[in-house]
Amino acid sequence: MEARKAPARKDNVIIIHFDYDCFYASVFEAKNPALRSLPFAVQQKQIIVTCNYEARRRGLHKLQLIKDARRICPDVIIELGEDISRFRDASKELYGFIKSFSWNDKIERLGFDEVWMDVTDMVEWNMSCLNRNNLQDSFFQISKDNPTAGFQFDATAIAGHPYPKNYVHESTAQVDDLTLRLRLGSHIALYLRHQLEQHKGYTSTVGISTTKLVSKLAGNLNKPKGQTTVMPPLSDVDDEPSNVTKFMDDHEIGKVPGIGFKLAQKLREFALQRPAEIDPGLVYGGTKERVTVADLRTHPDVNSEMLEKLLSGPGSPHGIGYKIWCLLHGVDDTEVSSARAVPRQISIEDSYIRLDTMPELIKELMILSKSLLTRMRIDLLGSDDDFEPANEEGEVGNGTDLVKAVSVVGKKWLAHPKTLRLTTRPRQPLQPDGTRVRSFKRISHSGPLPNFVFNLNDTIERLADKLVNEALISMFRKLHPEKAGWNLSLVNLAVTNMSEAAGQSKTANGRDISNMFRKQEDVLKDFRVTDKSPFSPPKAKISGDAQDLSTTQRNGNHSEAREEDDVVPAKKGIEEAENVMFDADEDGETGWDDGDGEDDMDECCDECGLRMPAFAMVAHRRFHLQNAD
DNA sequence: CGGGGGTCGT
DNA sequence: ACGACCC
Repeated sequence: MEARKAPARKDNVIIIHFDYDCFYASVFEAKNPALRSLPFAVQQKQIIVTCNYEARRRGLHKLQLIKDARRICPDVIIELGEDISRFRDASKELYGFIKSFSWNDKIERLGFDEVWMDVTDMVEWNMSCLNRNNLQDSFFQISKDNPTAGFQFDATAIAGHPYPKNYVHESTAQVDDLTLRLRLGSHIALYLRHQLEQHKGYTSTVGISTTKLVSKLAGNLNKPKGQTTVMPPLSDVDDEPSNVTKFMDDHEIGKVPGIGFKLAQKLREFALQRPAEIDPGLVYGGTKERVTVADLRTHPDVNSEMLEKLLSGPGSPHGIGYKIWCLLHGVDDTEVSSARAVPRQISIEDSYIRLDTMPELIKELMILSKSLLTRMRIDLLGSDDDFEPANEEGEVGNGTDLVKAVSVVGKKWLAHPKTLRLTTRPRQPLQPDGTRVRSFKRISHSGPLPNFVFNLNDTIERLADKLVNEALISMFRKLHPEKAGWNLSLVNLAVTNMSEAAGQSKTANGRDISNMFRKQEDVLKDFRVTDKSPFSPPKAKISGDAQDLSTTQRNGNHSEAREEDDVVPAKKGIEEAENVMFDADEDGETGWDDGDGEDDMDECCDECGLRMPAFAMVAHRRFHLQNAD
């Protein structure tokens, strides 16, 4: 009985999860906005890896075969996306942009298109500045030391969508702090989404919650260009399931982050009392059996210890049962990790239809080596006095031998990888009956990374040649001792085991404080509030629908987003969702202004002498009062 | 043959 | 070195 109790929640942090909408397609669209209104898809090998929402409206979807896509939508415009350097660059740029708003540098990337940001400190600061008697006329400070930077918002309401959909916000008077902190989280999320779209041209879908787990899943409720906040109660009370429990309950077990294919199959098998049907990998939305979180969470035999027995085996982590039990309840204590200055690993790979001779292999190893060495110079080289990695262009077309130069002057290595790894995926030999067993197993061999790769005076071409001949060929022979008979479907080259350069900490945190401030100032100076008009409270759109109450930030003109926002979802099963973001006020007033005008500093603080607009002074005075001791 | 990446744990 | 997980 004890073991069946829901694990305790902490809920003391506020986390925003960003997911850029159809990211690869958006990277092309950012460069060429005309694509936005056309059906557009990105191709890798024989499949569409992602497509924009116009293409989806016409029946296309991710991971679709090119020939199917062309049959369904002959008009579709397709670009090749096998060279992922542009996506990597865009991902880093957006990550850096979001990071420039963070106070604590707790900001973590997952893949290229997802980012978690822990905004606990910004939210706490602004909580202390609220006037509880007039929550509607609130001001959110986005900079600790500049009280004028920020935006006005209505702290009696949520920005975007709440979960549950029918959530009704509490009366102004006795709202609890957790609810208030989540509201503030929703408003800073909306603001950051707006900045991303205005300044970088990317729309995003966002979830706001107290854990990485729930914030990530919450975003899925309002896609694309939407945001969802999971509202209290977050903890179960007696037998009354919390909103988090209800939210998690609806998920298919394999959709829970942390429960992958293997664990999901084991859990399904237990719930169904028979082996779970095998998923025919390529079929989209296949007939996979639906076992939900609720099925397991409410199952009388399921508890932490039982899950440990069910799921543990050779190679499984300790405490897997407890961890899964927590996930079923939406409990996840993992922190948003601090920004790292350098990655833990850099790898480059390509796949092949056929690669079975030494000359061909050497040619491919040369191409991969040049790519890898170029990536090392891009990602691991920093200016002597600079905070960020150099990050200059330096492209290696995977299929060509062209290598543009990475500027190397005045740069030094931020980290020295110590290990070189060569991975291959052997293709299974033909069976007697002429068929082939598909295998995705990889084998790898590691060795010390020769020091000459750090020599900046040598060309990439020459270093790659030395790397292939002095290290990789002998490593390959250890992987494949046979003279012939091998055939590779994939080759991957990696450097790992980064050891920090002297005097550098591994995280960006605190590496160069003065530089950090400079960076934040650079970003903020573009966004200062310059609204000269006396503050007037924003008006929520009038409607019987509770969701409409959520649009409570006053936004500037935003014609592009507006056009798209006005599109009401088609009845078909397209994933377009209603979007409540960025409704312009009917009177056209702007809540913030990204313009270049001088700030209108019409008041001066008696305490500290800072000048700022009158509306910001209200919160600022309260700040001094709070910190009076 | 479903791309080209990443992280962590044993 | 490899397998699990994530996109």
